[in-house]
Amino acid sequence: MTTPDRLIAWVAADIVALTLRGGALHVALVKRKAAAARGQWALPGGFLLQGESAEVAAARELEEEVGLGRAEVRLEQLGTYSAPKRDTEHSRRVISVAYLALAANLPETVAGTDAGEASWVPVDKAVKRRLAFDHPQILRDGVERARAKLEYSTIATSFLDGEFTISELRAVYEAVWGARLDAANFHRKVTGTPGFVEATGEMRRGRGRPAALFTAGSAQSLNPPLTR
Amino acid sequence: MTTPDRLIAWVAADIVALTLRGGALHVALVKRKAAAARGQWALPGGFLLQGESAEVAAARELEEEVGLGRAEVRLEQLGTYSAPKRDTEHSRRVISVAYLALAANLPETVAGTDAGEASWVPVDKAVKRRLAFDHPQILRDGVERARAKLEYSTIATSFLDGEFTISELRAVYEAVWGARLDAANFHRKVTGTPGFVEATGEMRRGRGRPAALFTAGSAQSLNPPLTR
DNA sequence: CCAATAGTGTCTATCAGACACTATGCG
DNA sequence: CGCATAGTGTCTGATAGACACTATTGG
Repeated sequence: MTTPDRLIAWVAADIVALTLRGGALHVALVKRKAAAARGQWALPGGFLLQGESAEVAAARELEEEVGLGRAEVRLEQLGTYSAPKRDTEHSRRVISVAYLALAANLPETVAGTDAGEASWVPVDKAVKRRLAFDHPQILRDGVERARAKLEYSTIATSFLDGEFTISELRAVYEAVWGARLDAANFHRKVTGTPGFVEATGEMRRGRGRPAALFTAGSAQSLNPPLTR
Repeated sequence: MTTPDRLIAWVAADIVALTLRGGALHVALVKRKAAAARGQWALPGGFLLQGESAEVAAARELEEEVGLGRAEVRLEQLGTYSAPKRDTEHSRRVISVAYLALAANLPETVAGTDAGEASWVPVDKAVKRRLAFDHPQILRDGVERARAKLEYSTIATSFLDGEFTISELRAVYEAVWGARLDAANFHRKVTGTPGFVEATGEMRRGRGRPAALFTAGSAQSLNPPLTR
């Protein structure tokens, strides 16, 4: 006794995957190979399969289209986009569960199976580019979420791989926020917050005085927060 | 050329509707009348219809099942629950887009059309009650979101109708957080934050010194935040 | 007057931000 | 040495929290 006007939908998982490259925030975009919106740039993503949750589907698509494995990335649900006209390219309504993925700058993008082409695009260029469906909105929401979360969580360390210096962590904040931070106060704040970073005892040498190396600590939230 | 193993799903909108009654945080629960999980207590909600977005469906269900109109409530997306086994009562997979709804203590619950029975239940009792599907999880997430948002947003005013005193606003914080706040410091903080509340010039008389009345201001976020 | 509630004054410990200064490497 | 980068010291203004105190009503 199914109500006849109940919606039957396909469910997609789309990902705003962010990383830092050369001091600038980049987002992964793919050139669509599927029939719908073919040839347009879009966020990586795809349909949930039988037996998959949205998060599992997001992780699978990220691996297939961008070459990012589950361990290399922090996935967090961003929101669900369900406007009736958000996708007019398919024969059925499609609702999309969007995820935010933060990755360290390890991998080059991979020309995956589903997507014709994948590449990291600077965020300020990507927001001006024409993207398929409602992906411009999802991208803006994802970047804004990342900016907000840097304030009161330790996710900034997700942009860094293994050991890092306080300067590198500060560069993450400066790139995501688009603002300069005072190096001295940032150093004190970060090292003075228990669980944010853990000193390894190692040093990294370069130009200038060697910098102490740290790894991500166990704390998840920042109290008090860092201010933009 | 549809991929055969692509998921086809029903989409539900479920609502964690919170209000304050007698100084305690309450959530709206309904006794299910539909075949699936019939007779169990659950969050209000229901399936998206053709042409509806999740938010529109949430607003409709809230009106039908709880008697809360769109203007009386603040709706905010909470998250989407898509685990394959979250709902084993239906013949198709169901994913649920959950919403948080904050309402002033105006209406009694309405025994609506879909739900057999609806009532406001104290949150601390509701979290211990057996609820259908994964609604215990959704309820916990909703309450935690409300608690967190009081800190850095002005949504506390959504629990109050029209004009209110600073004491009433403080009572909202104390009920949601389950903690006492210093009346003097709270007063200064709230009235000193531009856009949080606007004085009306009116007074409310009761036992003790009359209290100035305020309405909700235009500010959305609190900077700096109130701390729990 | 007393009880009750609203609202202000004031002190202190803490902290963010500014910025001068010291430390330690490289070429 | 001189430059670059890392990291510390120190001052100041703002603020959260504690709590004493004043203000204004009803009974």
